[in-house]
Amino acid sequence: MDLKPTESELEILQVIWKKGQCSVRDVHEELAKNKEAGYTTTLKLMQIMHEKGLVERNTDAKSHLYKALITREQAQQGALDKIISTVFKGSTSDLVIQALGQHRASKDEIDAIKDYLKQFDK
Amino acid sequence: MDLKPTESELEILQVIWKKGQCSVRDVHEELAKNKEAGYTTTLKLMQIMHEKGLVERNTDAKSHLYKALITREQAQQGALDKIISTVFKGSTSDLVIQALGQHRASKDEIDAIKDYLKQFDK
DNA sequence: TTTGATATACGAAAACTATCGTAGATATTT
DNA sequence: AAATATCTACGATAGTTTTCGTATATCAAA
Repeated sequence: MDLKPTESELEILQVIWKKGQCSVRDVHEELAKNKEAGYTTTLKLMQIMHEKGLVERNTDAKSHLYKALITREQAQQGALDKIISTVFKGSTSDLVIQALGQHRASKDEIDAIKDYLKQFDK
Repeated sequence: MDLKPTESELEILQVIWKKGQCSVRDVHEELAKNKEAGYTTTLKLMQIMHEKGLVERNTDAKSHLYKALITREQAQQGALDKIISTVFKGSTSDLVIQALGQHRASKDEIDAIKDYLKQFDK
């Protein structure tokens, strides 16, 4: 399995991850909120995603229902691996520091990260 | 300016960032260490990057010298912004925790991050 | 049952990216 | 100066991704 969704495929996966199970129309209407695109474009993309094994679908009803076969965590990991090697010289800490520096994490987020780091103390 | 390098463009930028200023041959030889590709392919890509404004070049000598017009930090930020919005639901801390969890940061890296976080204590 | 709305299937065009070959200019070596 | 090496320019091709139009099936309402 390829496991490397394209940009548009990720937009679609976003919606499926959020809603759990979606018809093409569900996805299309969600995307239409932010973007201009034809219905058949979304349909075609989802059909291709099915061919690639990124999603499965139930074709019992007229309107097919799609589920993700790749988890958000898998996609996150893939995206991280890629940018760490292409722009962060392989350094995870560079990525973390850059992320924290620019994105103005909230106090709660900082605390969550501190808690997480405690597990490395022994 | 578009400011969103493609995959191949990033590979080239890596080399330029590292060396500071490069001829096409410099870049090509560096890339050839890890990858099979023709010289004119690299040349063409760098010409396109120049058209796009990703690099500037000095054409005084026969062999042109290229410099990056986008910093590594800008590229890092762009890459982070993209994946935070497409796969991390906008949550920086999710990204940080996922990055630390899987990428087995070294003790030094962990310490660097802890130091960094101290600045948020007041 | 006819009409209209909504589905899927699918081919093909459009857009973007990457790869390469060839031509011609410029420098270097013999 | 002639031969050789190296450079840029650039068109053409190939590959991938995205977009869309049209044909056809299915369902619901008039």
